[in-house]
Amino acid sequence: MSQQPSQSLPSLVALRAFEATARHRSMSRAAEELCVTHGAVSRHVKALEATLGVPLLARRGTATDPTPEGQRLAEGLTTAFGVIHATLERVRPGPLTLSCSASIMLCWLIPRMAGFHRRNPDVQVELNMNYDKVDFSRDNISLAIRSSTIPPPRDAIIRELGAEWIGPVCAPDYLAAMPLVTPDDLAGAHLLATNTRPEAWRDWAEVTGNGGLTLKAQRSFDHFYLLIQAAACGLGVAVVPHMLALSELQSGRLVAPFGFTPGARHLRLWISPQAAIRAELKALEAWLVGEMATFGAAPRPEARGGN
Amino acid sequence: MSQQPSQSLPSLVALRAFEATARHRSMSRAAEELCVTHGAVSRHVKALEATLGVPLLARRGTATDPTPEGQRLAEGLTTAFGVIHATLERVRPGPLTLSCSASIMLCWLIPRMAGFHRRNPDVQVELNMNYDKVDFSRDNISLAIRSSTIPPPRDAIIRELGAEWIGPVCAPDYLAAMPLVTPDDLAGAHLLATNTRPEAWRDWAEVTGNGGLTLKAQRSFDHFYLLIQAAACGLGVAVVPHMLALSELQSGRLVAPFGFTPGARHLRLWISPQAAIRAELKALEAWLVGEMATFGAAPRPEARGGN
DNA sequence: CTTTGTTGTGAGTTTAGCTCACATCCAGTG
DNA sequence: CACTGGATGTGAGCTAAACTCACAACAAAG
Repeated sequence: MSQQPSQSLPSLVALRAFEATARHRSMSRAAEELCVTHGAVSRHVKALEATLGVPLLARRGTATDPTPEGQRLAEGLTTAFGVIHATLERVRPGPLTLSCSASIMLCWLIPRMAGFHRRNPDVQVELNMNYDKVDFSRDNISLAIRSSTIPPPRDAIIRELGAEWIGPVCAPDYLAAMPLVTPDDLAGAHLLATNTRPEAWRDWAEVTGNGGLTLKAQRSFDHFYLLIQAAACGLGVAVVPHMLALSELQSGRLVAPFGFTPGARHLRLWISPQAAIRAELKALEAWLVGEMATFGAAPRPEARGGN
Repeated sequence: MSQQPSQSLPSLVALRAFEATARHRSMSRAAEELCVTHGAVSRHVKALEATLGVPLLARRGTATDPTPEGQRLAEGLTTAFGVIHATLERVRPGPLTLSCSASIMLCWLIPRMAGFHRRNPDVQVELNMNYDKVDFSRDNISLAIRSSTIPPPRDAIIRELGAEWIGPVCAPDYLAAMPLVTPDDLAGAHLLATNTRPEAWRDWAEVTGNGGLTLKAQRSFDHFYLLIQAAACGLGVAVVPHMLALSELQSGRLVAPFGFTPGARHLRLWISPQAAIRAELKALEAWLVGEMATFGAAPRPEARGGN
């Protein structure tokens, strides 16, 4: 409530530079702490002494000890910056939480996450394995990856990530034993699916213009990542999103005899309105969009043919 | 001693902007306090919310009240900036003190001082009327104007202000009654001097090449400003420094029948080494040097002839 | 005397922070 | 319901504070 206009108070940056200098008893080390050059600190201290009109550091030889005034000033400043620091800590919210399905997390997100952390070393991201609806005000979730088939909460900010490309995959050995040249050949194959998406084969038949075929899974698994493992082990043929099978396709553990086709589903980002202001979130969002565009829903050209 | 490197702490300027906003419950008023536009404050608050990841102000309609987090943050910041403020006050030294002779102060400095305060509204200057030696570590003096005839203290920083121009002056009426055409005419005049510089007439005779004349003051005064008043009242002719008689010459209360000549003395600034770092002192010093060059020791061309 | 570690500084560059001008939104009012 | 006044938000562009770089100065230690 007080705080008069105050003539010519020195720059806060300079005050911080001096505080660090006094604490370390060295401009060079202060500069290191503040991630600037020693020259920058030197100038700040000099400017501070000029506007204050008091020598703050006694330069005897190579030692830089604070003068009595400098000492008093430094103590006050250390206290003040400590208060600022503590206050900020209390206000700063927890890490970002990203929610997605177990399959996306295991097959797509986790293998790529290291790249994000390399580019943004100090953004913490917590992962939440969940594919239900989300209540941003109740659940502690900043960001969710969801299919367009799930209605988003009213307050969510939506960001489209593009269509999900789907296609049948199987082990190379399986394909050798059971040639799949036309979709009709699938009739004789052992068809696999997930419990979460039992209609996957029918959907694929429709989007590829084979609506006439009646393809029915003979066995199903709880998650796509199990399904993918099953297919890779030669248990049969599975329709899977391309993005989830990418690493198996690249390593040759899976092949895609009919390539991939844009499916009916789209992937979306649901963004919490509270978290939307966070700069870290923007970084994560941009990275997700970028990854999705590069290694995501749309198969890269060379993967198209079935690798 | 703690104070970790701290990732991405927000700019202190932004923190101050937010603190003022929360205190005034208005960005516009905060901007006014900080002498910036409301736009600047708006950006700072937004940036702070982004790096912190928490909404700090609840924008309902036209009212800007802090959110609970904003409130907590603002309280901490107010405390911290209060500590900084108080600490600075305790360290900040008193006003600059300028020492000079009574005559310089009354005849030259005080009439010009208003100009300095107009250009530097928030630099306080205390005046010290004294013409002795100075001990900067004992006397509380930042700056002294002294003649080159007085030896400066060892630690003083010296700044030359130029030669002192001297010349005989008297009232116009006096000159009419007692024409002074050549220096020889002074023999019949009533010669005045100061106690502090009894040899003024001899000095003037020497520097004007009239060393042969023996001019002796018949009456003397304690200070130049008394001497100048005496001459203006028609009591006789006085040798005075041009800078001290400027306003009387301009107003026509005094005339200088022989003009002015550079005397043997120079004026100097003695600068306290402790105060030398003060930015305010540099402003005062520059102003003094400038004034001295413009209206100072060297007479301006049109005043040369004796006005 | 050389080496090493420190701070000071002139010159030039980068960028945070600012202004300006206009957009937007809301409340109150005729 | 348009209109006016007072607040904040924002794109574009500018300025000055802050920074870097490279070199100088200087003290301490070998």
